[in-house]
Amino acid sequence: MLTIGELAKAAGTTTRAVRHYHAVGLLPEPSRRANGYREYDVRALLRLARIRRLGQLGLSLPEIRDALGDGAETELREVLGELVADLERQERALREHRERLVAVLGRETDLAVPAALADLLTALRRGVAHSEFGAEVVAREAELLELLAATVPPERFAALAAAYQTTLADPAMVASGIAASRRFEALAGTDPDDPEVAAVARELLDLAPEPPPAADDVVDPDAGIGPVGDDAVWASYLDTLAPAQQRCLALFTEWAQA
Amino acid sequence: MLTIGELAKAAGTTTRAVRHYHAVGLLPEPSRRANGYREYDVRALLRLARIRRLGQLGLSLPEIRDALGDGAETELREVLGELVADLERQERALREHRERLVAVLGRETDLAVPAALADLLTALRRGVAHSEFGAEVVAREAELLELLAATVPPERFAALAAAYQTTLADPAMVASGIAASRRFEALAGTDPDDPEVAAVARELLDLAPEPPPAADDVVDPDAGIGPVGDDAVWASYLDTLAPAQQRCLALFTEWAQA
DNA sequence: TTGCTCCTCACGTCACGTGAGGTGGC
DNA sequence: TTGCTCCTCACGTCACGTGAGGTGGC
Repeated sequence: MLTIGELAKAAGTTTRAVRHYHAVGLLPEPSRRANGYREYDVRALLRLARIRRLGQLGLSLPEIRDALGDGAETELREVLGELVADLERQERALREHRERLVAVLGRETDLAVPAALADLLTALRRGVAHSEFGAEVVAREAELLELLAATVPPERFAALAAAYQTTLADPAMVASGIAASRRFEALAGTDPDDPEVAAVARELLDLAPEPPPAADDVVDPDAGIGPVGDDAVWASYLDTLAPAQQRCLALFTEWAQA
Repeated sequence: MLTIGELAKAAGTTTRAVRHYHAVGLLPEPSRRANGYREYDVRALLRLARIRRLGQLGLSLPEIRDALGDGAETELREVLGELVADLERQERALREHRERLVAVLGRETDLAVPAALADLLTALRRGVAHSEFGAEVVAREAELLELLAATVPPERFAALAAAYQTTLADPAMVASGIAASRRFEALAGTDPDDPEVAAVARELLDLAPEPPPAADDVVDPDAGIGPVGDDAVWASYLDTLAPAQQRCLALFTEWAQA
C-alpha cells in the first residue's frame, strides 16, 4: 500500500493536490492506517494519473469528474472539442490584445490615455508651444479634452478631434484660440451679467464648429459597452467654473444648438 | 459633484469596482455628503478613466498604481513591454496546448490516457481479440500497462511499448503470450514452491525482452517534472498478487537482470 | 534526539460579482 | 407608498500553495 506522499510523487503531483481531490470528491477517501495515515492501492494511482492528465489538458475539476464517469468517452470528446474552440478564441483575443499594446508602445507620449486623445494632445502642444501662454492653455484644454474623451462615445469624440485638428492646423485660428482661452479664463473674476461674457461666448462660437455634449444631444444613453456622454458629468464640470464662465458656456451651448 | 453611480457609469464600470479601487488605495476615498453618500469631482473621473484603460490593457492593480505615480511613463512603458513578451509566451503556450488537444481528439479511443499507452491498448485489443480468452487477457494487461505508463519515465515507457508492439505483431508470439498470461493467472491458487512457478517465470522471460522496473533500475528519481519509476508503487502492485505470482515475478526480475 | 512524513484547519490568491440587510431621495 | 440609489459587511470564484500547530516513525 502507498502513503499519500508516495502516491503523489508517483503521479507527479503534491500531497496537497491529492487531499484537494478528496475534498471535492474527485478521488475517494481511502482507508486509514491505525495512526490515521491514508493508505492507497494502485487503482487510486491509476485514477489519480487520469485526473492529472485531464487537468493538464485543461479540463476543470468538475469536467474531469464528468469525463471519468464510466463510459463517458463521448462526454470527454465533447468537452475537449469545446476546449479547442475556446483556445482558438483565446488565441485570437491574445493576438489582438498584443497588437493593441504594440500600437500603444509605438506612441511617443501619453501612453495612459486613448490614442485619439494622445494624438490631439501632441498636436495641441506642437501648435501652441511657441505662444507665450502656451503652457497654461495646454493645461486647461488638456483636462477638458480628457474629460470629453472619457465620457463621450468614441465616434463622437473622433468627430470632435477631427474638427479640433483642423483648427490647430491653421496658425491664425490657433492664435484666436489662445486669445479666446485667455479671455475665458479672465471671466473668473467678472460679473455674470457683464457684456464681456456674451462677447466671449460669441468668440468661442466662431472657433468651435460643434457644441459641447448636452443632455438631449446624447444619442443612446444605454448603447454600447463604453462610457457615454453624461449629463451629470457635464454639470459637475460646470460646477468647477466661476459663475461668469458657467453663463458663458450656457450661452455658447444655447447658440450653437440654434 | 457626482455620485458613485454617475461616476461609474461615466467611466463605463460598476460601483463595486470603484469601491474596490478605494479599498486597495488605487483611487482615494472622496468626501461624503451629510447622508454618507460619496461625492466625486471630475478629477476623480479622469483618474478612474485612466485606471480602467490601463486595466483593459492588462495591467494588474498594483501595476496600475505604479504606472499612475506622477511622471511614471518610463515605468508604464516598461510594464507594457513585459506584458507584450508575456502575451507572446502565452500565445505560444496556447497554440501548443491546442495542438496537443487536436492530436488527442484525432484518436479513436482511450482519450483519457497518454498517446503511447492508447496506441498500445489499441494494438493489444486488435492482436488478442480473436482469442477465446482475449477479453480477460486484455483487462489484466491493460491495468499493468497503465500502471507502467503512469509511473515509468516516458522514454523508458516508449522503449517498453516498442518491444511490446513487436511481440504483438507476431501471431505466434501473441498466442504464446496469451497462454503465458493464463498460466500466470492460474498461479493464484498454487503453492509458491510449486515448480510451475519457475516454469512460468521462464516462459515470461522468453516473451519479454526487458525486465520490469526495479529500484536500482531507476535512472534519476528526482529528474524531470513527471512521474518516475517508483519502488513503492511496484511493491504495492506486487501486494495485489497471490504469493505464487509474487514469487514468479521475483524470479523473472532476478533472471532478467542477470 | 533529530529530520522526515503524516494529520487537520484555515488563510491567501485576483478583481471584483453577488446577495444580505438596512437607509435616504424622488 | 413604490422604485431606485446609496451604505457596509462578507462570502464566492479556481485549484491548490503555504504556513500553523501537533503527532507518529526511523
